[in-house]
Amino acid sequence: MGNPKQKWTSEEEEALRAGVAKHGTGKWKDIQRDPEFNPFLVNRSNIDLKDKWRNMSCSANGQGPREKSRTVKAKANSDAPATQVSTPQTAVAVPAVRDSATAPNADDSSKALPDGKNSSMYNTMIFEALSSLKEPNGSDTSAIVSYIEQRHEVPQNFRRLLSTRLRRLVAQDKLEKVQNCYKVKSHADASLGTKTPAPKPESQPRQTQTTVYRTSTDVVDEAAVAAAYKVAEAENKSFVAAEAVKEADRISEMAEDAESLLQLAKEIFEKCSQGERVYAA
DNA sequence: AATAGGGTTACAT
DNA sequence: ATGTAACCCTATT
Repeated sequence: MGNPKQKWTSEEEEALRAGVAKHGTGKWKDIQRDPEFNPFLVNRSNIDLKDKWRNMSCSANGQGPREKSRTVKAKANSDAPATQVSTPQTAVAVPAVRDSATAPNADDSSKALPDGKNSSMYNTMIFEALSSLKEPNGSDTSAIVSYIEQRHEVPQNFRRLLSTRLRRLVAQDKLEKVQNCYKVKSHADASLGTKTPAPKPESQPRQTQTTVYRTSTDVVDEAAVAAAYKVAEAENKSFVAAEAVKEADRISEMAEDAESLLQLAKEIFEKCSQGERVYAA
């Protein structure tokens, strides 16, 4: 019963780093067995190594001196930011047994996050996603992730982040999980007396299931949820609007180009009609 | 048998 | 109550 969590020591981390540098990522068993690192990693299994490496390298991946660490660009304030529908993610996490620095986190600019209030806007994003893709049966994690990825810059471990986020929202009764899908929980109260089936099929074969009964408290979330819904809708609208604006800009730019082109043509024509010779620049 | 990845629990803020 | 690290479970090869 003694597994109160064993935090990794610097020794172990170093060993892991060195091990990956020598063997490459994915050779967890080899690293663990290597007599050079084994002494430090006796208490760790190969999957422990894998997990640890995942944690260490989730935020930034050294690979190249270039690639500035891309942290979250959370601009919770202004709507319609420079929505660059770029797809920079998946920055090639290729193991590539390069002898060069395969270090996970040379990134020291940690704790940057210039965002003052970078608390949780993930919730908002989730609600936005859920209400926008109006899946009656709910949406699964992948759907939600990809929806959000299209509209916001997300950290690399976003999927992992999001899944815990979703799970928490469910625990807070703000979301409902049917199978693998999540949907906004509507407090069925305004309707009839027939008891709500009280969807609690959650018979987790898990161990120590702390009592999850919420006998009281939450009575008002309805408004909050409704608000979130509205916000989500509004955000979606503004997103669409922003797209439209961008398109308009593009068009007018093209128009400008066409205009100047026309102007040029006129000039050339005039010169030509005056007998001048015109050479293409 | 190992690995990769999703999911879950414990801990610290 | 939220982000994160350690841990667990499972599909895939």
